[in-house]
Amino acid sequence: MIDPRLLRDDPDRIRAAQRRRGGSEELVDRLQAADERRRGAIATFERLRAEQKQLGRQMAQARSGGRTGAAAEGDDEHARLLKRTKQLSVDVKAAEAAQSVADEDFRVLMAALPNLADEQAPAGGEDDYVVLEEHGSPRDFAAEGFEPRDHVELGTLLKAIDVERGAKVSGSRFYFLTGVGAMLELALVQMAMERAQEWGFTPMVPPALVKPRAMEGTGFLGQAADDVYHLPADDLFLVGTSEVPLAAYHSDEILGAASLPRRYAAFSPCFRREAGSYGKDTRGIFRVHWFDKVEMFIYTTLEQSYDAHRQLLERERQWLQELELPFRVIDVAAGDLGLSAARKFDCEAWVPTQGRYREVTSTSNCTQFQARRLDIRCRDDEGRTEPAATLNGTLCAVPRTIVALLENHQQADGSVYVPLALRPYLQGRDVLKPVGSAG
RNA sequence: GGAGGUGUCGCCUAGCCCGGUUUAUGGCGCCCGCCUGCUAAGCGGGUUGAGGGUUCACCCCCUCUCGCGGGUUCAAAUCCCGCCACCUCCGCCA
Repeated sequence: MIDPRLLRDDPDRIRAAQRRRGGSEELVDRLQAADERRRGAIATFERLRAEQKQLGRQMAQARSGGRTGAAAEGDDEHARLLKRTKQLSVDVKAAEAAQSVADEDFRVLMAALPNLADEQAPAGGEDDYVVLEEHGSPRDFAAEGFEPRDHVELGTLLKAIDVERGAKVSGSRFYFLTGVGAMLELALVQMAMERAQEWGFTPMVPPALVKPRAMEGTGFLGQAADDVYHLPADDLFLVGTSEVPLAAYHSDEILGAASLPRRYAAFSPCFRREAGSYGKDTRGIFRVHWFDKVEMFIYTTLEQSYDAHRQLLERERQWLQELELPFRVIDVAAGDLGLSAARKFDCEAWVPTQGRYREVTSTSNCTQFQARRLDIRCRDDEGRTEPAATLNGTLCAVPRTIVALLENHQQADGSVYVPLALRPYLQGRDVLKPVGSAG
Protein backbone atom coordinates (compact mmCIF):
# COMPACT_ATOMS: atom_id res chain seq x y z
CA MET A 1 0.00 0.00 0.00
CA ILE A 2 1.23 3.46 -0.80
CA ASP A 3 0.71 6.50 1.43
CA PRO A 4 -3.02 7.33 1.15
CA ARG A 5 -2.22 11.00 1.70
CA LEU A 6 -0.49 11.03 -1.65
CA LEU A 7 -3.91 10.64 -3.25
CA ARG A 8 -4.90 14.05 -1.92
CA ASP A 9 -1.56 15.81 -2.06
CA ASP A 10 -0.01 14.62 -5.29
CA PRO A 11 -2.23 12.30 -7.35
CA ASP A 12 -0.34 13.20 -10.50
CA ARG A 13 2.70 11.51 -9.10
CA ILE A 14 0.73 8.29 -8.74
CA ARG A 15 -0.60 8.66 -12.29
CA ALA A 16 2.91 9.16 -13.62
CA ALA A 17 4.12 6.10 -11.73
CA GLN A 18 1.28 4.04 -13.17
CA ARG A 19 2.23 5.16 -16.68
CA ARG A 20 5.81 4.06 -16.14
CA ARG A 21 4.63 0.63 -15.10
CA GLY A 22 2.05 0.42 -17.84
CA GLY A 23 -0.64 0.33 -15.14
CA SER A 24 -4.10 1.83 -15.00
CA GLU A 25 -4.46 5.58 -14.47
CA GLU A 26 -8.21 5.20 -14.17
CA LEU A 27 -7.61 3.29 -10.93
CA VAL A 28 -6.25 6.51 -9.47
CA ASP A 29 -9.47 8.36 -10.29
CA ARG A 30 -11.53 5.64 -8.66
CA LEU A 31 -9.29 5.74 -5.62
CA GLN A 32 -9.73 9.48 -5.26
CA ALA A 33 -13.49 9.14 -5.41
CA ALA A 34 -13.48 6.26 -2.91
CA ASP A 35 -11.26 8.26 -0.55
CA GLU A 36 -13.70 11.16 -0.63
CA ARG A 37 -16.65 8.90 0.09
CA ARG A 38 -14.71 7.28 2.90
CA ARG A 39 -13.82 10.56 4.57
CA GLY A 40 -17.37 11.81 4.28
CA ALA A 41 -18.63 8.63 5.93
CA ILE A 42 -16.11 9.01 8.75
CA ALA A 43 -17.18 12.59 9.40
CA THR A 44 -20.87 11.65 9.50
CA PHE A 45 -20.30 8.78 11.89
CA GLU A 46 -18.07 10.78 14.20
CA ARG A 47 -20.48 13.68 14.44
CA LEU A 48 -23.35 11.38 15.43
CA ARG A 49 -21.21 9.39 17.79
CA ALA A 50 -19.99 12.52 19.57
CA GLU A 51 -23.55 13.59 20.17
CA GLN A 52 -24.49 10.14 21.39
CA LYS A 53 -21.65 10.12 23.88
CA GLN A 54 -22.55 13.55 25.16
CA LEU A 55 -26.18 12.64 25.72
CA GLY A 56 -25.03 9.43 27.35
CA ARG A 57 -23.24 11.51 29.96
CA GLN A 58 -26.43 13.46 30.63
CA MET A 59 -28.36 10.22 31.06
CA ALA A 60 -25.81 9.04 33.57
CA GLN A 61 -26.17 12.24 35.54
CA ALA A 62 -29.95 11.93 35.48
CA ARG A 63 -29.68 8.39 36.76
CA SER A 64 -27.43 9.30 39.64
CA GLY A 65 -30.14 11.83 40.30
CA GLY A 66 -27.92 14.42 41.85
CA ARG A 67 -27.90 17.83 40.37
CA THR A 68 -30.41 20.55 39.96
CA GLY A 69 -31.26 21.11 36.33
CA ALA A 70 -30.43 17.57 35.30
CA ALA A 71 -33.29 15.52 34.06
CA ALA A 72 -34.53 13.07 36.65
CA GLU A 73 -35.65 9.64 35.68
CA GLY A 74 -39.32 9.57 34.80
CA ASP A 75 -39.89 13.27 34.08
CA ASP A 76 -40.54 14.88 30.70
CA GLU A 77 -37.00 16.03 30.18
CA HIS A 78 -35.78 12.48 30.66
CA ALA A 79 -38.35 11.13 28.23
CA ARG A 80 -37.26 13.59 25.58
CA LEU A 81 -33.63 12.64 26.13
CA LEU A 82 -34.40 8.96 25.87
CA LYS A 83 -36.30 9.48 22.64
CA ARG A 84 -33.43 11.36 21.09
CA THR A 85 -30.81 8.83 22.21
CA LYS A 86 -32.86 5.96 20.82
CA GLN A 87 -32.98 7.68 17.45
CA LEU A 88 -29.27 8.41 17.69
CA SER A 89 -28.55 4.80 18.46
CA VAL A 90 -30.17 3.81 15.17
CA ASP A 91 -28.42 6.57 13.23
CA VAL A 92 -25.03 5.79 14.70
CA LYS A 93 -25.34 2.13 13.76
CA ALA A 94 -26.29 3.04 10.21
CA ALA A 95 -23.46 5.56 9.92
CA GLU A 96 -21.01 3.03 11.27
CA ALA A 97 -22.12 0.45 8.74
CA ALA A 98 -21.85 3.01 5.95
CA GLN A 99 -18.37 3.86 7.10
CA SER A 100 -17.16 0.28 7.10
CA VAL A 101 -18.54 -0.22 3.61
CA ALA A 102 -16.72 2.90 2.42
CA ASP A 103 -13.55 1.81 4.20
CA GLU A 104 -13.67 -1.61 2.61
CA ASP A 105 -14.26 -0.19 -0.88
CA PHE A 106 -11.26 2.04 -0.44
CA ARG A 107 -9.12 -0.75 0.99
CA VAL A 108 -9.87 -3.08 -1.91
CA LEU A 109 -8.91 -0.45 -4.46
CA MET A 110 -5.77 0.46 -2.53
CA ALA A 111 -4.71 -3.18 -2.42
CA ALA A 112 -4.83 -3.29 -6.19
CA LEU A 113 -2.51 -0.32 -6.60
CA PRO A 114 1.13 -1.37 -6.99
CA ASN A 115 4.03 0.37 -5.31
CA LEU A 116 5.29 3.55 -6.93
CA ALA A 117 8.17 2.59 -9.16
CA ASP A 118 11.40 4.36 -8.31
CA GLU A 119 12.05 7.22 -10.71
CA GLN A 120 15.46 5.70 -11.43
CA ALA A 121 13.92 2.42 -12.58
CA PRO A 122 13.86 2.11 -16.38
CA ALA A 123 10.42 2.70 -17.85
CA GLY A 124 8.79 -0.03 -19.90
CA GLY A 125 8.28 -3.78 -19.72
CA GLU A 126 10.14 -7.04 -19.36
CA ASP A 127 12.58 -6.38 -22.21
CA ASP A 128 13.37 -2.81 -21.22
CA TYR A 129 15.86 -3.68 -18.51
CA VAL A 130 19.22 -1.93 -18.43
CA VAL A 131 22.43 -3.91 -18.08
CA LEU A 132 24.43 -2.26 -15.32
CA GLU A 133 27.57 -4.36 -15.33
CA GLU A 134 29.11 -7.69 -16.32
CA HIS A 135 31.44 -9.80 -14.22
CA GLY A 136 33.74 -12.49 -15.60
CA SER A 137 33.22 -13.75 -19.09
CA PRO A 138 31.54 -16.82 -20.55
CA ARG A 139 33.88 -19.67 -21.38
CA ASP A 140 34.64 -20.41 -25.02
CA PHE A 141 33.89 -24.13 -25.15
CA ALA A 142 34.61 -24.28 -28.86
CA ALA A 143 38.14 -23.06 -28.21
CA GLU A 144 38.47 -25.63 -25.47
CA GLY A 145 37.43 -28.24 -27.97
CA PHE A 146 34.24 -29.69 -26.53
CA GLU A 147 30.52 -29.23 -26.56
CA PRO A 148 29.17 -28.29 -23.11
CA ARG A 149 26.65 -30.67 -21.54
CA ASP A 150 23.57 -29.22 -19.93
CA HIS A 151 22.94 -29.57 -16.22
CA VAL A 152 20.59 -32.51 -16.67
CA GLU A 153 23.25 -34.54 -18.45
CA LEU A 154 25.88 -33.47 -15.95
CA GLY A 155 23.58 -34.18 -13.04
CA THR A 156 22.97 -37.66 -14.41
CA LEU A 157 26.67 -38.36 -14.95
CA LEU A 158 27.46 -37.22 -11.42
CA LYS A 159 24.39 -39.00 -10.06
CA ALA A 160 23.56 -35.68 -8.49
CA ILE A 161 20.10 -34.91 -9.94
CA ASP A 162 17.24 -37.30 -10.69
CA VAL A 163 14.45 -35.54 -12.55
CA GLU A 164 12.79 -38.69 -13.86
CA ARG A 165 12.06 -40.05 -10.43
CA GLY A 166 11.10 -36.57 -9.30
CA ALA A 167 8.38 -36.63 -11.95
CA LYS A 168 7.39 -40.19 -11.03
CA VAL A 169 6.92 -39.33 -7.37
CA SER A 170 5.63 -35.76 -7.49
CA GLY A 171 5.03 -34.77 -11.10
CA SER A 172 6.74 -32.51 -13.57
CA ARG A 173 9.01 -29.78 -12.22
CA PHE A 174 10.03 -31.91 -9.25
CA TYR A 175 13.40 -33.55 -8.73
CA PHE A 176 15.54 -35.46 -6.29
CA LEU A 177 19.00 -34.27 -5.40
CA THR A 178 21.05 -37.38 -4.81
CA GLY A 179 24.54 -38.20 -3.58
CA VAL A 180 26.89 -35.34 -4.30
CA GLY A 181 23.91 -33.27 -5.48
CA ALA A 182 22.35 -33.47 -2.04
CA MET A 183 25.69 -32.66 -0.43
CA LEU A 184 26.12 -29.74 -2.83
CA GLU A 185 22.84 -28.23 -1.67
CA LEU A 186 23.85 -28.51 1.97
CA ALA A 187 27.28 -27.06 1.19
CA LEU A 188 25.78 -24.06 -0.60
CA VAL A 189 23.27 -23.48 2.16
CA GLN A 190 25.84 -23.79 4.91
CA MET A 191 28.22 -21.44 3.10
CA ALA A 192 25.46 -18.93 2.41
CA MET A 193 24.24 -18.89 6.00
CA GLU A 194 27.78 -18.49 7.30
CA ARG A 195 28.47 -15.59 4.94
CA ALA A 196 25.20 -13.92 5.85
CA GLN A 197 26.02 -14.21 9.52
CA GLU A 198 29.44 -12.68 8.93
CA TRP A 199 27.73 -9.78 7.16
CA GLY A 200 25.52 -9.08 10.15
CA PHE A 201 22.39 -10.97 9.16
CA THR A 202 20.62 -12.99 11.85
CA PRO A 203 20.20 -16.58 10.64
CA MET A 204 16.58 -17.72 10.54
CA VAL A 205 14.65 -20.87 9.77
CA PRO A 206 11.11 -19.58 9.22
CA PRO A 207 7.81 -21.40 8.72
CA ALA A 208 7.01 -22.15 5.09
CA LEU A 209 3.26 -22.15 5.71
CA VAL A 210 1.68 -18.81 6.47
CA LYS A 211 -1.71 -17.28 7.16
CA PRO A 212 -3.50 -15.13 4.53
CA ARG A 213 -2.43 -11.92 6.25
CA ALA A 214 1.27 -12.63 5.64
CA MET A 215 0.67 -13.57 2.02
CA GLU A 216 -1.57 -10.59 1.34
CA GLY A 217 0.71 -8.20 3.21
CA THR A 218 3.72 -9.07 1.12
CA GLY A 219 1.74 -8.52 -2.05
CA PHE A 220 1.62 -12.09 -3.34
CA LEU A 221 -2.15 -12.40 -3.51
CA GLY A 222 -2.40 -9.71 -6.18
CA GLN A 223 -1.09 -10.31 -9.68
CA ALA A 224 0.93 -13.32 -8.45
CA ALA A 225 -2.00 -15.11 -6.76
CA ASP A 226 -2.15 -17.86 -9.40
CA ASP A 227 1.39 -18.80 -8.57
CA VAL A 228 0.69 -19.51 -4.91
CA TYR A 229 -0.19 -22.88 -3.39
CA HIS A 230 -3.16 -22.69 -1.03
CA LEU A 231 -4.28 -25.28 1.53
CA PRO A 232 -8.01 -24.63 1.78
CA ALA A 233 -8.63 -27.07 4.65
CA ASP A 234 -6.54 -24.87 6.92
CA ASP A 235 -6.54 -21.62 4.97
CA LEU A 236 -2.77 -21.60 4.88
CA PHE A 237 -0.44 -20.75 2.03
CA LEU A 238 2.84 -22.35 1.05
CA VAL A 239 5.36 -19.56 0.68
CA GLY A 240 7.08 -18.97 -2.64
CA THR A 241 9.92 -17.27 -0.82
CA SER A 242 10.92 -16.74 2.80
CA GLU A 243 10.50 -13.04 2.12
CA VAL A 244 6.91 -13.71 3.20
CA PRO A 245 7.51 -14.99 6.76
CA LEU A 246 10.44 -12.60 7.19
CA ALA A 247 8.33 -9.57 6.28
CA ALA A 248 5.46 -10.73 8.49
CA TYR A 249 7.89 -11.46 11.33
CA HIS A 250 7.65 -7.89 12.64
CA SER A 251 4.05 -7.24 11.58
CA ASP A 252 2.10 -5.04 14.01
CA GLU A 253 5.34 -3.96 15.66
CA ILE A 254 7.06 -0.64 16.17
CA LEU A 255 10.82 -0.91 15.77
CA GLY A 256 13.06 1.54 17.59
CA ALA A 257 15.30 3.59 15.31
CA ALA A 258 18.35 2.40 17.24
CA SER A 259 17.58 -1.21 16.32
CA LEU A 260 17.64 -0.49 12.58
CA PRO A 261 18.64 -1.77 10.19
CA ARG A 262 17.51 -5.27 11.15
CA ARG A 263 19.01 -7.90 8.90
CA TYR A 264 17.80 -11.47 8.59
CA ALA A 265 18.89 -14.38 6.44
CA ALA A 266 16.47 -17.28 6.17
CA PHE A 267 16.81 -20.78 4.84
CA SER A 268 13.51 -22.21 3.69
CA PRO A 269 11.78 -24.28 1.07
CA CYS A 270 9.91 -22.31 -1.61
CA PHE A 271 6.81 -23.46 -3.48
CA ARG A 272 5.60 -22.04 -6.76
CA ARG A 273 2.79 -23.27 -8.95
CA GLU A 274 4.48 -21.77 -12.01
CA ALA A 275 1.07 -21.26 -13.55
CA GLY A 276 1.37 -19.57 -16.91
CA SER A 277 4.87 -20.82 -17.55
CA TYR A 278 3.78 -23.88 -19.50
CA GLY A 279 6.44 -24.96 -21.91
CA LYS A 280 8.95 -22.54 -20.41
CA ASP A 281 12.18 -23.98 -18.99
CA THR A 282 10.63 -27.42 -18.86
CA ARG A 283 13.95 -29.24 -18.92
CA GLY A 284 15.87 -29.85 -15.74
CA ILE A 285 15.71 -27.95 -12.49
CA PHE A 286 15.84 -24.34 -13.62
CA ARG A 287 12.13 -23.73 -13.03
CA VAL A 288 10.60 -26.03 -10.44
CA HIS A 289 7.59 -26.19 -8.11
CA TRP A 290 9.71 -26.58 -5.01
CA PHE A 291 13.24 -25.57 -4.10
CA ASP A 292 15.29 -24.42 -1.16
CA LYS A 293 16.66 -20.92 -0.86
CA VAL A 294 18.67 -18.65 1.41
CA GLU A 295 17.10 -15.21 1.38
CA MET A 296 18.33 -11.94 2.85
CA PHE A 297 15.88 -9.44 4.30
CA ILE A 298 16.33 -5.94 5.74
CA TYR A 299 14.09 -3.67 7.75
CA THR A 300 15.20 -0.05 7.79
CA THR A 301 13.93 3.50 7.29
CA LEU A 302 12.79 4.73 3.91
CA GLU A 303 15.70 7.13 3.88
CA GLN A 304 18.24 4.34 4.44
CA SER A 305 16.56 1.88 2.11
CA TYR A 306 18.38 2.99 -1.03
CA ASP A 307 21.78 2.34 0.51
CA ALA A 308 20.55 -0.93 1.95
CA HIS A 309 19.43 -1.98 -1.51
CA ARG A 310 22.90 -1.35 -2.91
CA GLN A 311 24.37 -3.34 -0.05
CA LEU A 312 22.14 -6.31 -0.82
CA LEU A 313 23.21 -6.17 -4.45
CA GLU A 314 26.84 -6.00 -3.38
CA ARG A 315 26.42 -9.14 -1.23
CA GLU A 316 24.85 -10.99 -4.14
CA ARG A 317 27.76 -9.95 -6.37
CA GLN A 318 30.23 -11.09 -3.77
CA TRP A 319 28.48 -14.44 -3.50
CA LEU A 320 28.49 -15.12 -7.23
CA GLN A 321 32.12 -14.06 -7.48
CA GLU A 322 33.04 -16.51 -4.75
CA LEU A 323 31.34 -19.19 -6.81
CA GLU A 324 33.47 -18.01 -9.77
CA LEU A 325 30.45 -17.63 -12.02
CA PRO A 326 30.22 -15.24 -14.98
CA PHE A 327 27.19 -12.99 -14.51
CA ARG A 328 25.68 -9.62 -15.24
CA VAL A 329 23.53 -7.23 -13.24
CA ILE A 330 20.36 -5.73 -14.68
CA ASP A 331 18.15 -2.89 -13.55
CA VAL A 332 14.64 -4.29 -13.99
CA ALA A 333 12.16 -2.07 -15.83
CA ALA A 334 9.17 -0.60 -14.01
CA GLY A 335 6.63 -2.73 -15.85
CA ASP A 336 8.40 -5.92 -14.80
CA LEU A 337 8.49 -5.12 -11.08
CA GLY A 338 6.31 -7.10 -8.73
CA LEU A 339 3.39 -5.43 -6.98
CA SER A 340 5.52 -4.52 -3.95
CA ALA A 341 8.81 -3.45 -5.47
CA ALA A 342 9.86 0.09 -6.27
CA ARG A 343 13.18 -1.01 -7.74
CA LYS A 344 14.71 -4.36 -8.54
CA PHE A 345 18.15 -5.57 -9.56
CA ASP A 346 18.65 -9.08 -10.88
CA CYS A 347 21.93 -10.94 -11.10
CA GLU A 348 21.93 -13.25 -14.07
CA ALA A 349 24.46 -16.04 -14.44
CA TRP A 350 25.61 -17.24 -17.81
CA VAL A 351 24.10 -20.57 -18.82
CA PRO A 352 26.38 -22.04 -21.51
CA THR A 353 23.90 -24.48 -23.05
CA GLN A 354 21.30 -21.75 -23.38
CA GLY A 355 23.81 -19.18 -24.59
CA ARG A 356 22.32 -16.49 -22.40
CA TYR A 357 22.22 -14.98 -18.96
CA ARG A 358 19.53 -16.29 -16.61
CA GLU A 359 18.30 -14.92 -13.30
CA VAL A 360 19.92 -16.48 -10.25
CA THR A 361 19.39 -13.74 -7.66
CA SER A 362 17.06 -10.79 -7.36
CA THR A 363 16.92 -7.93 -4.89
CA SER A 364 13.99 -5.57 -4.41
CA ASN A 365 13.42 -2.41 -2.44
CA CYS A 366 9.77 -2.52 -1.43
CA THR A 367 10.08 0.87 0.31
CA GLN A 368 7.11 1.26 2.69
CA PHE A 369 4.65 -0.73 0.60
CA GLN A 370 4.76 -4.01 2.53
CA ALA A 371 5.23 -2.28 5.89
CA ARG A 372 2.01 -0.30 5.41
CA ARG A 373 0.09 -3.49 4.73
CA LEU A 374 1.68 -5.38 7.60
CA ASP A 375 1.64 -2.43 9.98
CA ILE A 376 5.36 -2.32 10.64
CA ARG A 377 6.58 1.06 11.85
CA CYS A 378 9.78 2.56 13.10
CA ARG A 379 10.08 5.23 15.72
CA ASP A 380 12.51 8.07 15.09
CA ASP A 381 14.48 10.04 17.67
CA GLU A 382 11.67 12.56 18.10
CA GLY A 383 9.33 9.71 18.98
CA ARG A 384 7.38 9.93 15.75
CA THR A 385 6.45 6.77 13.90
CA GLU A 386 6.54 6.11 10.19
CA PRO A 387 6.19 2.94 8.16
CA ALA A 388 9.44 0.99 7.93
CA ALA A 389 11.04 0.10 4.61
CA THR A 390 11.54 -3.55 3.69
CA LEU A 391 14.04 -5.03 1.27
CA ASN A 392 14.75 -8.55 0.14
CA GLY A 393 17.46 -10.22 -1.84
CA THR A 394 18.28 -13.77 -2.88
CA LEU A 395 21.53 -15.10 -1.60
CA CYS A 396 21.28 -18.63 -2.91
CA ALA A 397 18.39 -20.21 -4.77
CA VAL A 398 19.74 -23.75 -4.73
CA PRO A 399 18.65 -25.36 -8.02
CA ARG A 400 19.52 -22.39 -10.20
CA THR A 401 22.86 -22.06 -8.48
CA ILE A 402 23.51 -25.75 -9.10
CA VAL A 403 22.59 -25.30 -12.78
CA ALA A 404 25.06 -22.44 -13.09
CA LEU A 405 27.81 -24.25 -11.16
CA LEU A 406 27.56 -27.49 -13.11
CA GLU A 407 27.32 -25.93 -16.54
CA ASN A 408 29.97 -23.25 -16.09
CA HIS A 409 32.49 -25.39 -14.24
CA GLN A 410 32.18 -28.55 -16.29
CA GLN A 411 35.15 -30.20 -17.93
CA ALA A 412 35.44 -32.26 -21.12
CA ASP A 413 35.19 -35.57 -19.23
CA GLY A 414 31.94 -34.59 -17.52
CA SER A 415 33.56 -33.81 -14.19
CA VAL A 416 32.89 -30.49 -12.48
CA TYR A 417 35.38 -28.10 -10.95
CA VAL A 418 34.57 -26.96 -7.40
CA PRO A 419 35.21 -23.25 -6.73
CA LEU A 420 37.81 -22.62 -4.04
CA ALA A 421 35.40 -20.99 -1.61
CA LEU A 422 33.00 -23.91 -1.71
CA ARG A 423 35.55 -26.64 -1.06
CA PRO A 424 35.59 -26.34 2.74
CA TYR A 425 31.89 -27.16 2.66
CA LEU A 426 32.34 -30.21 0.43
CA GLN A 427 34.87 -32.19 2.42
CA GLY A 428 37.65 -30.37 0.62
CA ARG A 429 36.80 -31.82 -2.79
CA ASP A 430 38.16 -29.84 -5.72
CA VAL A 431 36.28 -31.74 -8.38
CA LEU A 432 33.05 -33.72 -8.69
CA LYS A 433 33.53 -36.83 -10.81
CA PRO A 434 31.06 -38.89 -12.83
CA VAL A 435 30.11 -42.12 -11.14
CA GLY A 436 29.86 -45.37 -13.14
CA SER A 437 26.88 -47.23 -14.57
CA ALA A 438 23.20 -46.38 -14.55
CA GLY A 439 20.82 -47.51 -11.83
C1' G B 1 -8.92 -33.55 19.18
C1' G B 2 -11.00 -32.78 24.61
C1' A B 3 -11.29 -30.02 29.53
C1' G B 4 -10.04 -25.83 32.45
C1' G B 5 -7.58 -21.04 32.98
C1' U B 6 -5.61 -16.38 31.12
C1' G B 7 -5.50 -11.96 27.57
C1' U B 8 -6.22 -3.99 30.08
C1' C B 9 -2.17 1.99 26.48
C1' G B 10 6.68 -0.59 26.81
C1' C B 11 6.54 -4.03 31.59
C1' C B 12 3.51 -5.11 35.98
C1' U B 13 -1.34 -3.91 37.66
C1' A B 14 -6.69 -1.73 39.43
C1' G B 15 -11.44 -1.80 37.33
C1' C B 16 -15.28 -6.81 35.27
C1' C B 17 -19.19 -10.28 39.86
C1' C B 18 -23.21 -5.43 40.42
C1' G B 19 -23.03 -1.52 32.65
C1' G B 20 -23.20 5.16 33.18
C1' U B 21 -19.15 11.87 35.62
C1' U B 22 -13.54 5.97 33.10
C1' U B 23 -11.29 11.46 29.90
C1' A B 24 -9.17 3.21 31.85
C1' U B 25 -6.20 3.29 38.22
C1' G B 26 -1.53 2.87 40.41
C1' G B 27 3.65 1.28 40.25
C1' C B 28 8.15 0.48 37.31
C1' G B 29 10.75 2.19 33.23
C1' C B 30 11.53 6.26 29.97
C1' C B 31 11.47 11.79 28.64
C1' C B 32 11.39 17.10 30.25
C1' G B 33 11.95 20.50 34.20
C1' C B 34 12.94 21.99 39.42
C1' C B 35 16.07 21.19 43.45
C1' U B 36 21.24 19.93 44.11
C1' G B 37 29.34 20.83 45.01
C1' C B 38 28.55 15.90 41.70
C1' U B 39 25.54 11.53 41.84
C1' A B 40 21.50 9.37 44.21
C1' A B 41 17.10 10.62 46.60
C1' G B 42 13.07 14.16 46.53
C1' C B 43 9.40 17.41 43.94
C1' G B 44 6.41 18.83 39.43
C1' G B 45 4.91 17.58 34.51
C1' G B 46 4.74 14.21 30.30
C1' U B 47 4.54 9.10 28.29
C1' U B 48 -0.77 3.52 23.74
C1' G B 49 -1.46 3.68 18.91
C1' A B 50 -4.46 4.87 14.61
C1' G B 51 -7.88 7.84 11.78
C1' G B 52 -10.66 12.38 10.65
C1' G B 53 -11.12 17.86 10.96
C1' U B 54 -8.03 22.27 11.06
C1' U B 55 -3.10 24.11 9.89
C1' C B 56 2.66 26.07 6.03
C1' A B 57 3.77 23.81 10.64
C1' C B 58 2.76 23.60 15.83
C1' C B 59 -1.46 23.83 18.84
C1' C B 60 -6.29 22.43 19.21
C1' C B 61 -11.08 19.61 18.42
C1' C B 62 -13.45 14.88 17.41
C1' U B 63 -13.68 9.49 16.77
C1' C B 64 -11.77 4.73 17.37
C1' U B 65 -8.46 1.56 20.33
C1' C B 66 -9.09 -2.87 27.16
C1' G B 67 -6.75 -10.11 22.20
C1' C B 68 -10.23 -10.12 17.42
C1' G B 69 -15.33 -10.09 15.46
C1' G B 70 -20.48 -9.97 16.34
C1' G B 71 -24.82 -9.24 19.71
C1' U B 72 -27.84 -7.02 23.85
C1' U B 73 -28.59 -1.80 25.57
C1' C B 74 -30.24 5.02 25.30
C1' A B 75 -25.13 3.56 27.02
C1' A B 76 -20.20 -2.07 27.07
C1' A B 77 -13.26 -2.83 29.46
C1' U B 78 -17.76 -4.51 32.30
C1' C B 79 -23.35 -8.70 30.13
C1' C B 80 -24.06 -12.67 25.94
C1' C B 81 -22.18 -15.51 21.51
C1' G B 82 -18.23 -16.90 18.09
C1' C B 83 -13.06 -16.87 16.98
C1' C B 84 -7.68 -16.32 17.95
C1' A B 85 -3.26 -16.65 20.96
C1' C B 86 -0.88 -18.32 25.33
C1' C B 87 -0.68 -21.52 29.92
C1' U B 88 -2.05 -26.25 32.58
C1' C B 89 -3.87 -31.18 32.14
C1' C B 90 -5.70 -35.41 29.03
C1' G B 91 -5.51 -37.83 24.21
C1' C B 92 -2.67 -38.59 19.66
C1' C B 93 1.92 -38.35 17.14
C1' A B 94 7.67 -37.67 14.63
